[in-house]
Amino acid sequence: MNISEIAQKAGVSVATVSRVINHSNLVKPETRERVMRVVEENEYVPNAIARSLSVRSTSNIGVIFPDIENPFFSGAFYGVTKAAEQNHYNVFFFNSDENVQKEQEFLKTVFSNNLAGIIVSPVDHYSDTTRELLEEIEKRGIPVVLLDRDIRGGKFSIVMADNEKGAYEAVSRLIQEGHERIAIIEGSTLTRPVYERSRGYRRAMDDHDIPIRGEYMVRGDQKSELAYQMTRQLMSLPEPPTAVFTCNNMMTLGCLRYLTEQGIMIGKDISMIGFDDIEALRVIDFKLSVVERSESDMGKIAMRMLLDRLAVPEAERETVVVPVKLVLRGSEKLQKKNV
Amino acid sequence: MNISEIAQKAGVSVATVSRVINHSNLVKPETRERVMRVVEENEYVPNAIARSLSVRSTSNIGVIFPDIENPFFSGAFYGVTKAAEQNHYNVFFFNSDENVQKEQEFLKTVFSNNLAGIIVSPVDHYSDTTRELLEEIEKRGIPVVLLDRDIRGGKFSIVMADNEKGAYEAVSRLIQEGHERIAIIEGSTLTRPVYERSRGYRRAMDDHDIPIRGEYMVRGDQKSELAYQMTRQLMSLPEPPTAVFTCNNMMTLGCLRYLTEQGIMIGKDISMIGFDDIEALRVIDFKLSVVERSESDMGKIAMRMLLDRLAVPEAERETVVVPVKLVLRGSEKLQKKNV
DNA sequence: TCATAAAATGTAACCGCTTTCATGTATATT
DNA sequence: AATATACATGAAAGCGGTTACATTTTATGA
Repeated sequence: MNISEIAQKAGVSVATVSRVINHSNLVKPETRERVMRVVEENEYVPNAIARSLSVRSTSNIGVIFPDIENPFFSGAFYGVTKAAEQNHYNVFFFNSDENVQKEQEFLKTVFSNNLAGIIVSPVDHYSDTTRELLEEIEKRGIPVVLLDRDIRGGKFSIVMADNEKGAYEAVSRLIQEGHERIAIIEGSTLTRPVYERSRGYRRAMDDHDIPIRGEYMVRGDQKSELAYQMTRQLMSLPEPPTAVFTCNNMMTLGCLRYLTEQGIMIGKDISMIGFDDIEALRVIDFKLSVVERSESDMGKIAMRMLLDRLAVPEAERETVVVPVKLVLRGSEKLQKKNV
Repeated sequence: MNISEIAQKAGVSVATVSRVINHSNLVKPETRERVMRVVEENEYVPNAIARSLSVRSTSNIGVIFPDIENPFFSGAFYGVTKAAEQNHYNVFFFNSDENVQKEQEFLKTVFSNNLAGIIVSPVDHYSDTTRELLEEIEKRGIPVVLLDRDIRGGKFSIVMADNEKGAYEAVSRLIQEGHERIAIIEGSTLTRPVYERSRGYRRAMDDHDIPIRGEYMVRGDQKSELAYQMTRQLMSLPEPPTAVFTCNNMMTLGCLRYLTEQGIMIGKDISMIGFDDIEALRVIDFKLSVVERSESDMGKIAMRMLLDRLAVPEAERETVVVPVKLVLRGSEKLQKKNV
C-alpha cells in the first residue's frame, strides 16, 4: 500500500495525501477527513525510506559507545533511547569495542545513512582522524554530541560529569578521615574523564598540603584485572597506602577483589571510595562509598542537546556538566587507627 | 557527491557506476578501474537510503528488548551488534521497558523502515496482539527471531537457554546437599523462561520425592525489591526454607540483601543458587553459586539465525537451545546442619 | 455581477539509486 | 567475409514519497 493507491481510493492526488499525512494546513477539512478515513481503513503507513530520500534527512540518530556492557554506558544508552522515543526518533547503535578503527568505520556511514545526528563517546582523546571525521560531519550540518568523553582540539557539544569535583571531594573526604597515604588507581590516559579525575586527586592533595607520592599513583584501564594487579602492587609497597580512590567501576571491583581475597576489610583495615556506583553492591547493601552520577540523565541530556541543535542548526555548541554526588556508606572510614 | 557526478567524471553512465560499486561482473576491467579511481578520489559513498528505496529492503535489523540495563540483555545486545557488524548490518535498538504497548508501537514501524529482520524478546508471553504483529511481519517476508522469551501460539525461530535443565540441576544439587525445605522465587509469569524454571524446580522436587509446599513458591518480578520482600515473607514462616533458588539476577540480589541485612550467612546459615551470573559479585569473589549461560552467544546466535533466514527465506524456523552451566562456588552448601 | 484575492488541489520534477531492455561492440564460427 | 554469440554499456523507468509551481475552486468586496 503506497501513497498513490491511497490517493486513488480517496479520489485525490498524491500531493493532497502527502499534505494530509504531513499535517499541512492547506487542505480543506472535508478532504482531510476523507483521506484520513482511507488511510485508516487501509492501515497505511508512509514509507520512511522514500520520505527520507525526498527530504534528504532521516529521523534516525546514531549512538557509538565503546562498551554497551559497561553499566555506565547501558545506563546512558537507556536515557538516549528514552528521549529519542519521546521525540519520535529511532536510534542506531554501534559498539566500538574501545577500538578507534571500528569507531571511524561507523562514522563514515553517517552520511550514507543520512543520520540526523550522532551521540558518541570517543575511544581515543588523541585521535586526530576521529576528530576530523566528527568535524566533517558537523560541517555537513549533522550535529554531534559527545557523551562523557571528549576529543583533543575538537569543538563539540558535550555532556559530561563533574569528574574533577567528584574526585576532589572523594579524596578530600579521605583526607578528613585522617589519611595521608592515599593511592589512586587511574584509568587509561586516553580519555578526558580519567585525566580530570586524576587532577581532582592531585588538587585535593595539594590543597591539604599532602605530598603526592608517585608510587601511589598507578594506572589501570577499563577492566578489573589490571586494577587487581595494581592493588597488589600498592599493598606490597614498604609503606602501603591506607586509602585508595579508584577511577571507574570495573577497577573498583578489581581492587575490591584483591583486598577481600587478602582478608583486608574495607572501611576497617583500609578506606576506599570508587567512581561510579555499582548496582549489584548497592542492592546487596555492600558498604562501598562512591562518587555517583546519573547515567540515564546524561543520555537524556545528550539527546536533548541533539534535538536543540536539530531545531536551531546555528545554535552554539554547549558543554553541560552533570553534577556528581559523593555517597558515603562507610568504606571511607578506618577503624584500626594505623594512619 | 552522487552517482551521476561520478558517472560524469568517469565518462560512463550511472548504470555502469552502479554495476561497479555492486561488483557486477559484466563490466570491463579497464572501465571498472577507471570508475573505481574516480570513486576513491572523490571519497564517494553510495547513498544507502536511495539504494534501499530502489531495492525495497535495507541492511538494517531491529532489536527490541525490555530492559537494556539488565546485564542479560546488554550482554545479548552486545552479541547481536558484534555479529551484525561482521555482516555489515546496522542495528536499530528499541527499549520496550517491559511495556506491551511500546513494544507494539515499535513493531508497527518495521514496515515503514523496511527493516531486513528483527530480534525481539517479547514482554508478554500471552499477548495476542504482539503475536499477530509478529506473524504479519513474518508473512510479509521479514524474518523474526525471538530471544530468550517466546510467545504463546506463535511459531517463530527462537534462541533460548535450557531453563528447565538449569533449574532442575540447581534444585537437584540443593537436594543432594540434604535440603528438603527449598524455596523458589519465581519471576512474573508473563514469560516462558520463568515458567520453565519453575517447572525445573517442580520436576527436581518430584524426582526426589520431596513434597512441594505452596508457601515456598513465591513470585517476584524483574526487580530486586519484590524479591527482598518475598524473602522476608519466606524467612518469617513458622518453618522457613533452608535453601532458596532465585529465578533471575535482580531477584537474586534482592534476596541476598534481605539475608545479609538479617545477618543470615549465605552458604552457612542458608543455601542459595541463583539463575544468571552476576558479574560484580563474581569479580569481588563473592561466593554465589549460579546457573550460568552466555548472553553474548545468545545474541550472536540470534543474529546468525536471522542471517540464515535472510539468505534462505523459505528455511525452516528453528529453535536453538543454548546450554546452561551450574557453577558451584559454595553458596549451595550449609554448615549448620539444621536441615 | 464581476474582478480579484485567497484557498485548495493537481501536475510533474526530483531525491539517488537499481535494473530491465535495447543497443553497440568485440570475439568466435563457418 | 558474413553471421552468430557473448560481452559491455547506455537509456529510461521505477522505488514512494515531497514540493515548487500551475491551475482550479471558493471567498471577498465593490
